[in-house]
Amino acid sequence: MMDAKKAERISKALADPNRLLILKELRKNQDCLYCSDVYEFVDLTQPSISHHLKQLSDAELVIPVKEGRYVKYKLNAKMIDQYVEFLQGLKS
Amino acid sequence: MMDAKKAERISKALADPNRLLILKELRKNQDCLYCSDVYEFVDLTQPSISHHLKQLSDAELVIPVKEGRYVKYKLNAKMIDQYVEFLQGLKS
DNA sequence: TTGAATTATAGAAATGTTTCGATGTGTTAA
DNA sequence: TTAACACATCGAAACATTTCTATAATTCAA
Repeated sequence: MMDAKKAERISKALADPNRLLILKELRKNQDCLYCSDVYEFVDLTQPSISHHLKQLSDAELVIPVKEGRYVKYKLNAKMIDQYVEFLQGLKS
Repeated sequence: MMDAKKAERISKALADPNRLLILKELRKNQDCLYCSDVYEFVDLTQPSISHHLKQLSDAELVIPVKEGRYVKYKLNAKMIDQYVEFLQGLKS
């Protein structure tokens, strides 16, 4: 069972419009995005996008896979499931 | 279906250790807490607790019910369900 | 091996959140 | 009606997050 500290971390990662947008586009793209793709739908500079992807990675909502000079980000559906389980646990 | 703006608001509300603690205790107390009860397990001043309860209310995760000079806070399980639905939608 | 491309990091400014003390508002009890 | 109680709001300080520019690190292509 996920502890509160972890749930807090995930909640924080989800608490930003750009990061929610990234997750949404990830889904569209077969749960798989290159950092450079994000540039197309998020109107931020490269370092800012890098920052947001790091938040998502640190929360383990996405998993970065290095591919040469690219990084492919994969959605971690298991972590969403665990978070959902935590939320269900808030109910009686 | 919940929109991203609403999901962001809820994520923010959940992104704090004291608020997660309040929700956890709410569950213990049959989904029902008085503001003054929170005082016992959250080590903050009264205005801070009031602030956190407001974040939870604004996100509609809890529903405040005025009872004389007390306010009873009830968990809004429906909103958790809607949020969970949104999260499931992030998966393919 | 050099140059261009992709991503990450450092540092700083702008913005947002949390927390507090002080005070206001409404309610009950004496 | 007055005093005490429960909660909310205000304004400011402390802290955290977001965003940028500049620059570094790594990799591929010529």
